[in-house]
Amino acid sequence: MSQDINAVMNEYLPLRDVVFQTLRQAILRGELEPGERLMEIHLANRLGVSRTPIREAIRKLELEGLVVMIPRRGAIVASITEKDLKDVLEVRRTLEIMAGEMACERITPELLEQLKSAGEEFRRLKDTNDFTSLAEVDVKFHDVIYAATDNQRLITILNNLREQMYRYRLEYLKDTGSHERLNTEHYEIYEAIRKGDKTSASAAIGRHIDNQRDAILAAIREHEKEENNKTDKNGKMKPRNAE
Amino acid sequence: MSQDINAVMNEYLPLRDVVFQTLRQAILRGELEPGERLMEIHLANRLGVSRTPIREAIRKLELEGLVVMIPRRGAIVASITEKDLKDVLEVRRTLEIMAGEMACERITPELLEQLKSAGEEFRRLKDTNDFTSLAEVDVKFHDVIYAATDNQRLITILNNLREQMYRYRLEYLKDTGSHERLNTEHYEIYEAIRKGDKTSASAAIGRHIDNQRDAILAAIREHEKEENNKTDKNGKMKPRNAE
DNA sequence: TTATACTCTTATGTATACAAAAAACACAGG
DNA sequence: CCTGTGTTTTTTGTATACATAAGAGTATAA
Repeated sequence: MSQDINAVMNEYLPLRDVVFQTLRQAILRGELEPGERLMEIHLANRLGVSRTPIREAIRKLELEGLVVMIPRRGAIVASITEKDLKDVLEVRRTLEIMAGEMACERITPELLEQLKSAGEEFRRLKDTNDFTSLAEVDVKFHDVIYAATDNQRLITILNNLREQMYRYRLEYLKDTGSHERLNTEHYEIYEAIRKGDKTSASAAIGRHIDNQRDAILAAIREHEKEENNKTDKNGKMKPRNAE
Repeated sequence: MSQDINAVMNEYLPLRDVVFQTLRQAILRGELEPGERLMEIHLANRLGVSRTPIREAIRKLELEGLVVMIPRRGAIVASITEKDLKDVLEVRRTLEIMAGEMACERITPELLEQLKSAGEEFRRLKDTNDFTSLAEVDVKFHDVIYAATDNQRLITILNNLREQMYRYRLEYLKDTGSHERLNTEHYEIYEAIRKGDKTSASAAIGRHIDNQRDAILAAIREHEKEENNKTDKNGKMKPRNAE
């Protein structure tokens, strides 16, 4: 019942956190594009708050690497280079495998059931055009594995690494040709974890991430090709400002 | 020469960053103890700035997990439970091994030389009582391995994980009995990386971290025993406030 | 036309002000 | 002595003010 009190109290969220989550989502979804300036007054007017919570939110985005600060010029949305993405995926591959192996040992029957459901849900959705739901259920599938590790630090890091690629997630899921393969990989991963077979789990997850990497790198290259069309004859980017 | 201009320009550091680094060091070194409140006005007076940079620094510490926010109560230095430390060390073990294996493939001659130097420096210091220098050179040794990975994301994460244990670093290095073993382990790691022998590197680093884990967990238990002596008869902690 | 100096505007960095929540305190009543 | 209640104090959360740096624009001179 002290839980109930807590639940009531937790309804309060500081404005800075609302702003943080709002900006964060906007960046990860690509609504704010790399290179775009985050101007405090504009954001403050847009969100109906003062500069203070905006600035505090930007400090968090800064630490997370989603924006970079230019001294006395403010924050701009961080660009992700192909090298950055490769680095992220390299680390993520290792940690996803680690999570899978830990899940083999530690997963509970409930979580195993959820893993199965997520896999089946993906299979049902894979031939539709509902890419958003498909992405969500894919996230769910991996979330279950993370949860099974019972290691909060690992979960936090993996979530962060995964979010670095949200901008490209929908892009590469639109390549419907890969859905069948994703589905197969999910099944392999599920089976390996169910049996507690760390070797198979490790191999299946490794393949899964490798495929994802290739798809994402293809998507980012496509994206960059488009971007280049927006550059002027001197090869300089057109300035893009926040509204 | 545009470098020179940059060097001059980089002399400027926003107050918020100075405050951030100051508070961060104070927490990691244990000068601010877990549970201690960070009161904005006091800190502002102490550091001779206004609340604004203090608050922005706290936002970063919050995201880093070094402080936890209590709504409308402010920030307190985060406590690390034994479970937290185990989680951190579990992830760190995996990533340190990953870094070591990558170093086997990618290390440059210069970095290999630095690795050797760091190892020798450690050997020279291991029988002195200069624990601070010993800790520094131990950090240096691992930094070289990180640098050899050529993966900035991995480096950032590893640094962060390592820093989570700075509070206990000096504690466990005071256990002089372990110095000889640490020295041996460094040598094994160096040799494995020099030969490009991923299997040996992986094994040596794994042992290294395992030993470190045991030492740190022993230190934290010792620490907690002391802490319990500070609790009153009701088992409640004595409040500790920032000056 | 191009370069340069000067102004003017805009946005950041820091300090301060103000409202409201929480804690500390004091006091009356059992 | 304890307990509950009203009051004061402290501290946070948010808004605003002010100084200054960076950039944009403008006019002038070569």
